[in-house]
This record gives sequence, structure tokens and C-alpha cells, in this order.
Amino acid sequence: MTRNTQRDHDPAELGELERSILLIVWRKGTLTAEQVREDLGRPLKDSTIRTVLRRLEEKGYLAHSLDERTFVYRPAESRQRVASRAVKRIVDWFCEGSVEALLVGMVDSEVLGRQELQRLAERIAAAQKGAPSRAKEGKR
Amino acid sequence: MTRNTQRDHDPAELGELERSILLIVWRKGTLTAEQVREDLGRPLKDSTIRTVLRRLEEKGYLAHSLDERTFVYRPAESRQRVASRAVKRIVDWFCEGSVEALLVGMVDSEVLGRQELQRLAERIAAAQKGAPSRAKEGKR
DNA sequence: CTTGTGTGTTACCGTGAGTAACATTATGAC
DNA sequence: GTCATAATGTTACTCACGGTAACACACAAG
Repeated sequence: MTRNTQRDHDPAELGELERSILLIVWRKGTLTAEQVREDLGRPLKDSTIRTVLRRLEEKGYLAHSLDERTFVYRPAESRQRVASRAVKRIVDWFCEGSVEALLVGMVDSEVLGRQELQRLAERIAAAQKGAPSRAKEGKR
Repeated sequence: MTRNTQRDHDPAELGELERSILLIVWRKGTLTAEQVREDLGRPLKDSTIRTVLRRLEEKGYLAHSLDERTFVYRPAESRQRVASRAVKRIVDWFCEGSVEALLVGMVDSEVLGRQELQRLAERIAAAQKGAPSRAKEGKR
């Protein structure tokens, strides 16, 4: 009992290779380890790729099914969903839950430009009309 | 040369203890190692606290000055600023830079409620008026 | 039955964070 | 001057995790 507070499988606890591979899977939709290896621009051994894929699946980011006896991996969660959770974590950690404070900070530190903010406002307005009230039903 | 792509000192690369301590410093403003130790609810040795404080300073999150010969720590960066960078990292990693996509995802996964979104839109609108055009000058 | 193509298992290494002991220095009291 | 005290400085151990991969095993095709 030392550093283990509750590290379940929170997002963003990914290494660079893991992230790269996850991105590839998200981009392609479904693919095999071999295809991932080709897509990556790096000279990594086949077993390396498979190890990472397995770990990603263990962590809940990927899922796989069999095609003949070949593993075909698929995302288990959408990119946005994972990103959202990661952001939520950060907001919780550093902003004590206030998304607004976060946004303000983002503008202050130039992470978010005013133009983007502008478009964001428009998008939000549009979304507000486009889908009056749900955010609770299908959850996709 | 293996996993070293460009890990400078990006935010969110913090452990739990580091985060806790950082939060305390942000909350209190300025304090000594001993005060941090008291504020934390955990029975940690004095040297532990100081090691973490030193590491946080090395990473650029804290700064200190001397009061008599005692270190008085202070945040080197605001909570929001750090959070913003962390979010930006995530957006870059997972959303290929699109903040909009992120927001959409956050609503979809119920991380961000529609009400919050509403208020957010208002805030953004207000900010737009409050400070017509800058985001490039003082950077605080 | 051998070969090829996949998967399963296991492991080594480096780094970072948690944790802390031990050494050193400066200062004020005697 | 010396000693105790209160800081800081230095160093280190351990564990978990991620990068990387070798090697073993299984099974289908020829």
C-alpha cells in the first residue's frame, strides 16, 4: 500500500507507442497487428506491436474479433469519448470541476485562440438547436 | 534512444502525490515544506515532502524564495494555465487539434452537460465583448 | 510432416514517482 | 568555541509501467 490510490484504467495513462497505435486503430477502424505495423512508420518487431495491442485491449481501449484465426482489432471506445474522459480528469484535478475556469485559462494562455472561441460559440449555439434535448439516451 | 520523442516537462505527467501537493500550494498561495506536510492528510516524512517539492520546482510548477533560511514555495504557473496545457495536449493527441470535436465528444459522453454548455456559450460571448482583441500581448 | 503464419507467454530494461535515510550547514544559546 | 537545532543537500531504494522483443505453441496448407 503505497502509491496505489485507485489507478484503474483512466485514460491518458498511455505511452507514446500506445497512443500512436490507438490513433491508427481509430483512423482505420479495424485492422490486424500486421496492418498496424505497416501503418506505423517504425521498424518494430511484430511481437512488439501485438504486445501493445494486447495491453491496449486489457486497458479497455480496444477490442478484437477473429477473422479466420487472425485478430482483428477495433476501438472499444471512440476517440472523443476517451479524450473527454481525459479532459474531465484534468478538469477535476486542476480546476476543481469548473469547465468555465478551464476555458478562461485556455484563452489566457493562448491555448485557445479567440477565433476558435468564436467558432466554438457558434458551434455550441448550433448544437443547442440541432439537438434540443437528449444527452442521456443512446449514449452511442 | 527509445521512448524519448520530446518529453520536455509537459503537464499531467504528475503522480498523485505531486498533484496533491501542487494543489495545496495553489490553494494556499505560499507555504513551507512543513506547512505542506501538515496540510496533507498523510503521515509522510519530512524529506519526502521536500523531495517532491524540489521535483515540482525542477519541473517548473513551483518556485521558491527564502524567508530567513526557510524555503517558501509558490506556484510558478497558475492552475488554469497548467490545466490548459494539459487539455491542449489531449486535444492534440486524441482529437487532432480540433477543440470542437472535443466539445462535441464531451457532450456525447455526458462529461459536459447541456446546461454547462449553455453557460459556457454565454461566458464566451461575454468574454468576446469584454476584451475585443488581444491574446498576444502580455501573456501575463 | 514440414513450413508458414498467427497467437501465447515471458522477460529485460529504463524511467519516473513514492518514500526516506543520512549528511551538511548555519544559527543562536551558553 | 561548542553544541543543539532547524533547515537544506544528497543519495538511494523500490515498484509499476511502457518499449521492445525473443521464444514457444498451434494449426492450416501442401
